[in-house]
Amino acid sequence: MTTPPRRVTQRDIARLAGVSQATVSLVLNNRADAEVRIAPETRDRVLRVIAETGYAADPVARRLASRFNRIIGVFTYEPAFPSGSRDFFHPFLLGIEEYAERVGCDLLLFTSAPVVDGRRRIFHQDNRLRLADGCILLGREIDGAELHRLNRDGFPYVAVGRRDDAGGPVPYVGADYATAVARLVERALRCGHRRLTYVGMGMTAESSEDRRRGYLAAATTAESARQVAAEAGEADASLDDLLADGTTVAFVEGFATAVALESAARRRGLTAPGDLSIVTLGDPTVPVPTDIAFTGFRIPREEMGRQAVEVLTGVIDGSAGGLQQRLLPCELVEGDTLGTPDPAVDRR
Amino acid sequence: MTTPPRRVTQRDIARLAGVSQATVSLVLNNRADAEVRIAPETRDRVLRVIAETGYAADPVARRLASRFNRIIGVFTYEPAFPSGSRDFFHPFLLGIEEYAERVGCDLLLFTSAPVVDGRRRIFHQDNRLRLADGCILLGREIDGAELHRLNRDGFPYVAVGRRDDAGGPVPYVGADYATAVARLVERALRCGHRRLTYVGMGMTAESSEDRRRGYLAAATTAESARQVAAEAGEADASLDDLLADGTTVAFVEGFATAVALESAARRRGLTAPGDLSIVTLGDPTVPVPTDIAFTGFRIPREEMGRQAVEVLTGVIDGSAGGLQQRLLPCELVEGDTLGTPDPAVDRR
DNA sequence: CCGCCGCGCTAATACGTATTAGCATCTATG
DNA sequence: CATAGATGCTAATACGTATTAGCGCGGCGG
Repeated sequence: MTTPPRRVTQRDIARLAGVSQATVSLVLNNRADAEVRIAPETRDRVLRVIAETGYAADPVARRLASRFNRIIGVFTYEPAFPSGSRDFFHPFLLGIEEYAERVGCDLLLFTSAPVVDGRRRIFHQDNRLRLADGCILLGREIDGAELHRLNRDGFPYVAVGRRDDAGGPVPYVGADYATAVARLVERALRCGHRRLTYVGMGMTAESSEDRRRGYLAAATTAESARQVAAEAGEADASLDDLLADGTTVAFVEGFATAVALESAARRRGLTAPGDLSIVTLGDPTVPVPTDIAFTGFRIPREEMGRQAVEVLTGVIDGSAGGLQQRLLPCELVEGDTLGTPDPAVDRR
Repeated sequence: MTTPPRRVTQRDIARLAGVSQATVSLVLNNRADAEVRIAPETRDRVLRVIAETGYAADPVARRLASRFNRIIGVFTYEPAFPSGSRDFFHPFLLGIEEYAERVGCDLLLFTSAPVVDGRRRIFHQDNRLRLADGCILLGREIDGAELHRLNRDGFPYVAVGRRDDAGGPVPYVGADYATAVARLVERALRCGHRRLTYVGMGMTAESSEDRRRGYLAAATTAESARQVAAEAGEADASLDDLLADGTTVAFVEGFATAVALESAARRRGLTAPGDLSIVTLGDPTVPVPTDIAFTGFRIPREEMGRQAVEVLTGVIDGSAGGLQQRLLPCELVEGDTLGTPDPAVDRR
């Protein structure tokens, strides 16, 4: 294979147009300040040569000379596409792409980040972060130490999902889980439920924290508002526990767990919401086949992606004033699994 | 916001370790050629300072000096994520991401490319292509003129899907539609079918071309092997036409058309394959709900994505010898819609 | 004692663009 | 006609890393 023709540079343009490289740069950047002036005919000549040669500025060199690149980095703590996380990341990416296209930015997926201890690391030997003007962070749990470092380095970024401070406020676009869960709890209370159980996933992520907070804040008038942890695999034991407690409504963090719980109940001839109301606290993060329309809420993932780009562009160009933290409302889903508590159980 | 602390550079490391910047670079790159030697104690000292400062090489500067930045561009002629094309692009991206991760490359999605006349353009005013070392092209129909220009510029790229020459051979990783279709035709002939119809989509893309070629090549012993064009919307008219012709097996290019055809038949009390065998020629490109298991073949999309990256890396570093064109076999899907032709119809 | 060689490192330069100080040249003004 | 100011451009430099020619030094053979 013959060695490819060397790329066309500003120097080439300059030679062809009979000007200096600096002039080409000035023309390209439309510099018309009082400081810098280019005669119209010179400008035209340069532009003509540029058009003829199909010259395009090397974005890398541009970046080195400390200019913006119009590249937005996307860092996913798990692979972005593979089937497992597909349904989790996809809506975010959809929104991100849409808004990136709107503002004329390209998206750089950091697929090269090495996986250590089961998760990708932002910072590693050959850190490529700076290729982008800024970066969007996606993932259920984001390493606080890495957020610290981003803050320390002053690198523009935004997290998708609320994050606790990490050596300073973390810019984020999250979903308002606390309010959504609280609304659902209120609704259950209005239905007459008094014995509630929060079935968590035992995670420490902020998103879990927020749901629990909303639950506790709204459940104050309940007779009982306990919390347990459960996984989809232990649905039968969980169900035993719920029934023994006299729980009439379960708020289930994991969608898969809710599905398993409902199946377990049905296997025993029980129904939701007849014998036990089940409320889900978010869309499935892994594909779970089910025909049940669960009562719960929808996470505005796509919109979160869009707004993440919006916030990031603000952080990058510094036009964003103060705090860059947004919580978007979740739309409640009516569903069929929240009903009036069974009097027999209720009066126990 | 206070101005961020200046980045740590090799010069800083050099100063702290009492060596020159060049030495730092040499240590970092583990250069131990006969040409270049570093005393072990010097190396250790430099490495210690690097560890202490948390220094990370600026990938931008690195790329400027080395000409490679380990970035693979991904150009999709339609938006990559949106729902419409979701099921079409996703498997490709999955494979691409997997292999990119393996070879330690990042993925740059060219979302900034402007849409003109309903499709994105690679080449436009502020061309960003060169940020990547090379580029993967995705899309049903790829503009031949743009391929010409890529070839002329000597920019490394690879198309997903077979492409005709464009001012030179086009590197691609495609699916062997011709063989897959031919196999299905042979199978139909073995079942006793003699009157075949190819129901195309009226497209000029290479992928359509290949299917037709395979059809014609294998259908030589048929009594009749005609071609018609149809869309999902005109299923009833198409069905009329097929029945009037005495066709016993239809090879349907568009998955959605096949679904519509089957529905139309069922509405008339006809069945597939009882009254008409239906063979599909590829997976759905848009989501179409159906319970029917159509006879046809599966396009190895994920594997195409993987191999596209593999071929591209070869093209980029020039290690790839000659022609970079691969056709991957499609797996035939047994399905339920190809059967023995109805004797009543057959003998007409 | 000289020359040579191998070792360990550095100085210089390249990569392509953006920016800035300042040099010619021309025009207007006193 | 001298001078100030405006105009149009260029030379020089910075950005941070990679590469290469070559320098100084010590040891060794002659």
